[in-house]
Amino acid sequence: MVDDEPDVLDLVTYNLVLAGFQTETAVDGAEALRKARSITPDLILLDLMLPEMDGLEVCKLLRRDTKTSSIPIIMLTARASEIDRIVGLELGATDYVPKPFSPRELVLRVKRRLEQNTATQAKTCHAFGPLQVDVSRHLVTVKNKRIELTATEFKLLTLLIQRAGHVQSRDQLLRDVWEYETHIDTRTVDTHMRRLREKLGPAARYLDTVRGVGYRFLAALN
Amino acid sequence: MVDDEPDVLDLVTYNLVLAGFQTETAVDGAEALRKARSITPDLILLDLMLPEMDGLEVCKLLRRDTKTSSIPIIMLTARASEIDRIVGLELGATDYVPKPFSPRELVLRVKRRLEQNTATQAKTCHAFGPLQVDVSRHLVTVKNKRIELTATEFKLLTLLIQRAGHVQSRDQLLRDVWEYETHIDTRTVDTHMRRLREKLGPAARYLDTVRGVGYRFLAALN
DNA sequence: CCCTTTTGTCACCTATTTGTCACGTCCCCG
DNA sequence: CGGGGACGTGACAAATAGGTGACAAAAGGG
Repeated sequence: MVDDEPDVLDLVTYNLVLAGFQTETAVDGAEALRKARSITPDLILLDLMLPEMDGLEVCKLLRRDTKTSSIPIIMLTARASEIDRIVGLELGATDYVPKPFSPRELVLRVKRRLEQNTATQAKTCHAFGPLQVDVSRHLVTVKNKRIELTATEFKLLTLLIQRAGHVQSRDQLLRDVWEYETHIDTRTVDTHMRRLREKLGPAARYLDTVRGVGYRFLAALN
Repeated sequence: MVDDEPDVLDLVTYNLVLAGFQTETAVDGAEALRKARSITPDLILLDLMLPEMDGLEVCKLLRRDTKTSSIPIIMLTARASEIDRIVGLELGATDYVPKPFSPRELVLRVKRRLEQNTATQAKTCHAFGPLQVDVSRHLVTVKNKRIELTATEFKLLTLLIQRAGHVQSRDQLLRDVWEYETHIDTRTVDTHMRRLREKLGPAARYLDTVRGVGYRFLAALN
């Protein structure tokens, strides 16, 4: 978050932190550039009006450096006419928010932008022999035949795949798949593993039981 | 490519053609305007210094005509100070390249601009079997019969189509279709899906429910 | 200002999903 | 070789998600 007015800075960071985001601040362009290079944030909130070096200039410089060039930038600006100017210049800002903005709206925009980013960036397609898993399409095939999985089964499978090779204890799986519904019996995991195995058929060999510890996904079969 | 110096014209067109671009030329503003209207190119390279009518004037006129107003324009200019002038006048040039420029750099800019364009403009006309959707005309037909959709329904449909195949959670849909009105019940999405399905009739089979996750548009039916 | 259309919510219902339990089986260990 | 714990399995009841009809609030349009 880059702004020269402490009030705005406080308001925004307060709301961002409340929403669960880690936040760093800068009060002028030079500081912004320095920090951006050193910590490479996931997103930059940039006020257009800054002392000495204005937001557009900062934006341009951020885009020039390969280290910071792909970081999404959300511009904050006071007047609609300025937005037109930014848009016309296409300096690489990803989004623009006119002042005054509601903190809630800003947080939502930040959230959306970050999700879009991870959604497009993250690898969503996995293939292991006859087994193919496309996370964002929510699609699983074995030998090119579509397999219908329920939401929980799908989540369980993708989580194991994401941590392929690493054994996951039942408690870990409950935490990560079921999300803090810790009152659930650990044997529930077993049942879901069974259902997964049934549905996956021949591809079930990738699901490995480690007795006394938990389960894991075997990316490479021996 | 608009320039009054044959040497520059040749150099640039040679390099553009080499890079695989179709190229037309004009030596003055009047010719540029005429050709632009008749062939509506994907991009215009415009020299600032032209006989009689200068580049800025051409730029302004291109922007005034709806037929040419959305064509990206890259301005070529001799002096840095002139760039400031262009920026200051906000004439709608999309980019500016100072002379002298390396042909390679110019080609790269052209390439980048065209890519950005196709990326952002995207396809506005979609057809899936009996279902046809024209986003920019706000028109939906099933079996060549026009279907009347409300604004929200249309937005929902086009969003799903744009991300065809990828499952969208109710929250995502609320964010992207309803835009920041998070106080809305997620079940609202279900209701709108129902209405969409009713109206689409036979084409409703493209709208797929993924239980426990959300909805998606099936581009390819099995 | 009134009428129509659109939009968000609610309650009900059903099919599916899901958590649990009891029992069987296998493996590890002494 | 036998016991005990860990895991697989079948069945089942409870919970849940999503479809559906109805309705009132909100938005538009004349």
